[in-house]
Amino acid sequence: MSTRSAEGVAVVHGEDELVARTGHLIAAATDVAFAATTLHTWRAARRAGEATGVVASEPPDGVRLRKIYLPNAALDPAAARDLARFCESHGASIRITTDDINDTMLIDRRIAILGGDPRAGRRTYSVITQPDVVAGVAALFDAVWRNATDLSDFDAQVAEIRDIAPQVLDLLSRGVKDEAAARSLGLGVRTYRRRVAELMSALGAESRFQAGVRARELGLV
Amino acid sequence: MSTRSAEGVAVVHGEDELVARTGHLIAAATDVAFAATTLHTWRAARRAGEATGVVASEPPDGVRLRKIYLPNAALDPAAARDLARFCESHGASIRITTDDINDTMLIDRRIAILGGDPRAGRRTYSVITQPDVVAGVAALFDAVWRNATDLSDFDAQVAEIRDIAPQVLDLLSRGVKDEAAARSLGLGVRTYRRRVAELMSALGAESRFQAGVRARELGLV
DNA sequence: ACGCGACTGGCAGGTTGTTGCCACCCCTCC
DNA sequence: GGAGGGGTGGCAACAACCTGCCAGTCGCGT
Repeated sequence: MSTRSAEGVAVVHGEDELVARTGHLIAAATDVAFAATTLHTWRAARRAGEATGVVASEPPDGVRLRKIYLPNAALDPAAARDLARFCESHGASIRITTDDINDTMLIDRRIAILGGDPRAGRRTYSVITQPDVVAGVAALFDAVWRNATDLSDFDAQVAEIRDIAPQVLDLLSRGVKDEAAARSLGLGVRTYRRRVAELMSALGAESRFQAGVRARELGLV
Repeated sequence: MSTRSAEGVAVVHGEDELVARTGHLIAAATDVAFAATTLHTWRAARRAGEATGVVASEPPDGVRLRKIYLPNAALDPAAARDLARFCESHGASIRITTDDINDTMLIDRRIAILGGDPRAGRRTYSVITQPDVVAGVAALFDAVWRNATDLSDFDAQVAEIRDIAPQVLDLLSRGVKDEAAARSLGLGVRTYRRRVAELMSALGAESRFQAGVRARELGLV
């Protein structure tokens, strides 16, 4: 057994151990909140839980479920559709943030689980039960939640951008002039400029500088 | 004792324990590399080491010392000067990256230390000795290192930007037209446009869209 | 066939942005 | 005092961008 509890913080190694320690808590929870840096972040843990039967494959009704993702998690149309479907079928709330977040899970606001570096072999998770620390993590989560964009709003915004050739974004971010950019796409300038105007509108930008900032912020370039 | 070694990964809690476990290794190391998300990241650990006398307050001569920081660590002029001084007095190499990094320390490429979430109370550190994992972390570090900008180059670039009123960046990122922006700064349009042109040059941008991307990338807006 | 809607691309008028020129002002130094 | 350097701001020429207009093309439906 490679976990050790000290001062309200337990560190576990890998998803199996995480489930062994927290699976029953998650299964019985009425309020679960996740912040995930990628779509896959908590997938391994969920699979481990389902395999053992500790965690149901479908969350029970009546559980308040919130998830925060980074923009790049929802930029792919298929992923965005999956997320939207999950919202509908489970009454979950999903928001997208451009703030910096770490992989975090909050269970009933009494237990916080923080994911370690996913690149360092088997992942460590810190399971925090110390009330002050949990409260601090929860407060941070709430702050990010409040500032985040609802998935449907984000998706409406990005759906428009997605339909406009990503090549336009690439050319713009390289500082290519409109005429040269149009030529390189085999378009007329008028059409290229139409695309740029649509993109600006979708980004809610009044100027090209502002559009550049927004595009980078959203992880589009 | 709250550490436990398993499969070449040991997790320690707090800087005192980190020093107890690794201080002597760091003191004897000939090649130390850090990646730090903030200027303070490894400060607590160094202080703990100095307090116990395990780690010298000045790194011994002949140690290869490399540090990678995020742009926001070097945007403050005073901080940048401190970093430059450290380079000179210790023969250290410092680079700035816009890539995503985690707090990482590499000791003689045999031991990797990864910092956990700094917001979760006492910080956990994963001390990795398992060779494959260390090699993986080292490879990631090297990739980021190669792609990073030398501190002096970065500083030269940003020094220029720093001297140009940050208000210009703010106005640009809000999409304000030149004439209105100039008026709001109490400048003539010609002068405002000089500032913008200088900024564009400092950012190495050919267009305003590109400049917006770059500015965001550097954490300037 | 015809009508309609959607889209393209050239053209042109207007706006915004880029930059050189030059008069003017201020400060420092001899 | 004059010379020189640095900076500002108005003006203007030019380039780049924004967008309406309209002719033409294509696809679809009746």
